Amino acid sequence: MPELPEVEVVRRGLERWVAGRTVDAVEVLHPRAVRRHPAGGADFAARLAGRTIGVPQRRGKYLWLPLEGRDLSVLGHLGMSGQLLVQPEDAPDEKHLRIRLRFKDDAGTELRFVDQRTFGGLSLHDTTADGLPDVIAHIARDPLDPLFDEDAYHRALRAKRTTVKRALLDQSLISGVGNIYADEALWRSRLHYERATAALTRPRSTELLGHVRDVMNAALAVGGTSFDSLYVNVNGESGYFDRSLDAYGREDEPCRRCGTVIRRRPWMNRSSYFCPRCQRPPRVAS
DNA sequence: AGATCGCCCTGCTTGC
DNA sequence: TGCAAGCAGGGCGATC
Repeated sequence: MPELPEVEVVRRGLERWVAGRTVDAVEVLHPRAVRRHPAGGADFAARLAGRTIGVPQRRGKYLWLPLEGRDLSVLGHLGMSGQLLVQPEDAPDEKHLRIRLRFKDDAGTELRFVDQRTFGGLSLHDTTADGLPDVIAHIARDPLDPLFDEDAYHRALRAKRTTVKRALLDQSLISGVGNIYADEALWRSRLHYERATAALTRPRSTELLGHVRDVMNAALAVGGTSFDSLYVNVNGESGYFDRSLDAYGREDEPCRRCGTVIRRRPWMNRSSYFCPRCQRPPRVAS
């Protein structure tokens, strides 16, 4: 599942292989892949053709390709299973190929959006004064953004009447954190996912944020080394970091800190993995 | 009006 | 064996 580190790896790959190239023709092979583009696939293709791509940007799990003139951007979200691949033009189509961008140069490669489950997609949006596509103005800065406002984040946590994992996944508070890195950061912080944010002391929430950054940087250090090939890949190559996970996906395996068996609990239509000894639940269940 | 919940989608795994 | 249910889950819109 692509979260911030995986999306950043894709962004770097796009910067290496796609920035500066001019779009020739665009093929939309599945309407759902452009469902966030209200005018539809034909409009998407027509407006993108002939435009030159600038330096790819990212905020949280969103990435976008600014187009020359800075007025318009191709916004992308990988969803659960999305991939952006730079492929030789003569490579056979992937089974779940949704969108193809051909370029005017003679590099011999094209950009493909491949997505089995179609939770992700591409769309065109006006770029606001701060360089952000207008439709993601509500997405908070992410923890690796130098301009992330740490004081404001801590204040927001204290003010909210919610629990800590919900707050981690709330993209309007902090972006880029998904279920995997939330569970990992909570495990590192010895915090149970149902703990109330209002009860977090400043040192505790500072520690939590530090662990969020640490686990993301660790994933980036592993995944970030593989983009220097032709393939701009996403979760397919993140198996390296899977071995480094301490909580997520480790149900019935021993906690690497204390040996207690890691548990999985249904949570918000997904799962939470935690060590019942290191991460004690709050006394009053919420 | 902020918090919560259901739905979207497909392929692999699990269980009867 | 074969089929169905479960599971993966981010984001958004409907609802309370």
